[in-house]
Amino acid sequence: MAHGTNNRVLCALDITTRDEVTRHCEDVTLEAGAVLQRSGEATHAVYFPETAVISAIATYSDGSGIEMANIGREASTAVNLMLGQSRHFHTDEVQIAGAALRLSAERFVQLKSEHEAFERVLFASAQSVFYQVMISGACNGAHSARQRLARWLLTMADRIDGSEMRLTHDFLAEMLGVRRATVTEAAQDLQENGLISYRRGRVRITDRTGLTNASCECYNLVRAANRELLPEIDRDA
Amino acid sequence: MAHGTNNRVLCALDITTRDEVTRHCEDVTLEAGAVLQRSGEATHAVYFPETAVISAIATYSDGSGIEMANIGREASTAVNLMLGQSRHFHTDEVQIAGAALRLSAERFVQLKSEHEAFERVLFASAQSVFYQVMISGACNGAHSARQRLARWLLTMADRIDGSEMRLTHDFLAEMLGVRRATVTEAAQDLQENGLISYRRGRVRITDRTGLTNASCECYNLVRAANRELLPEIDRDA
DNA sequence: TATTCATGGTACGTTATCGTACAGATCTCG
DNA sequence: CGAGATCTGTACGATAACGTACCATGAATA
Repeated sequence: MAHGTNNRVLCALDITTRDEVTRHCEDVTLEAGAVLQRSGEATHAVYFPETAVISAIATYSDGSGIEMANIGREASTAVNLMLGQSRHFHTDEVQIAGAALRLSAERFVQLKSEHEAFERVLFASAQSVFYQVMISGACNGAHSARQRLARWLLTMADRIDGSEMRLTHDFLAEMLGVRRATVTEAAQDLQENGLISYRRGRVRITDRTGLTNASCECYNLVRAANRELLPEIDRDA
Repeated sequence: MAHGTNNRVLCALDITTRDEVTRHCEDVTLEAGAVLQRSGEATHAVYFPETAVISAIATYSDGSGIEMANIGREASTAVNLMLGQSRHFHTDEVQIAGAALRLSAERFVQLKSEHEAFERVLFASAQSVFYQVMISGACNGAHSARQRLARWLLTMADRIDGSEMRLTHDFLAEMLGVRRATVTEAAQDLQENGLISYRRGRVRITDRTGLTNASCECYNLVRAANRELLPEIDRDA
């Protein structure tokens, strides 16, 4: 939360650069479900989520899509721009409403070329997202709905201050790409084992260690890579 | 094949830059199964496959892994280096033996900073691989073994000159992350419909259009993105 | 030519997840 | 407080893929 932002990418910057960058950012509130960037469109802006969460979605031509990365305060949406591409190849959609900082693509490119420290941190953030996409893809094919649910809840909890999350089974089913009933069954199982507790639209993690064991390794791998790539002085835990 | 290389990334360069780059490359023959880069290791070199095919593998801590990208003559292994990371976060393993050009990481970074055209093309190649990883991950979760087999065969055929590929069901099962028997069943189905024909270790595509219809959209999406990102003058088809 | 082994065909029961549907529970808002 | 909407629990059969195992066959080689 230091120096006006909660975004971990910006927090990884020295104070001078951070101030210079945030000076050009706009505070925005993102509504759940809003599409920030459509696949194929020119990239308008880069988002640094603070409390919002954005999905990077692989999009098919019939408009359907599958979430491949989940971008919260530990990352940013700048992947294609960091690869020198001015167009999006995927869709960015707001998954959890909340605050974010927005930087126009133009300004972004300019700041990146002016501040080597900014560029370095952005590359690290992009690598972190790349790794997440890679692991999530493998996870999709290899792990059970139960494991993936556990993983998803842990990841999300890292971005929330309280321990309770407002999530319906329906929403989780959408995120995991499974049936709603499958989520209900997996969630029941986790609850019976005392790892989570939930009621109508709210989920609380009651045994973090147990839930980590119930999840696949993917949670820890992605988290560890992110922390290594974007170290921070004042990071909790 | 122009100017001494068959690699599409290098072919996308103007002749002057291409000559300058290939001058520093070493011709190597890659053996099937060889591990070029292990996850966590410093990146030693970048490979530009000519006839070889390299898998980018998401690696778990028990040593197991899942193929997430498939790098042939249309791409290169430089993703992490393009993101400013000197360490690999995944494993690169030779999937199909063959020729490739190798450039040491050191030399690579140097050439990249000296030749803006080289850098631009490498970014495009990295974006192409990123997109492939993203789509493959979605594909993993969403599409049937039959569709994914069709996709895999089409992708591979694009890198081969003849129409016959030397592949066993066992190998394909490994690539797709399914049972060998599942491949046999899917392959039989494709053969019965006249889309492929195979015998003991050899597969031939007999109806490319039909096979494309039997595959998921992922094949075309990845191919189209690659072609857009790395346009070429003397590209066939 | 005879032998060996890699490869592919097939079969069995098992499992996870699917699609769909409906009823009961709980929240919200008028 | 009551009505309506939104969630969750549960059920059914269907399906795709699983693990495993065994046999047949084609190809290489001794």
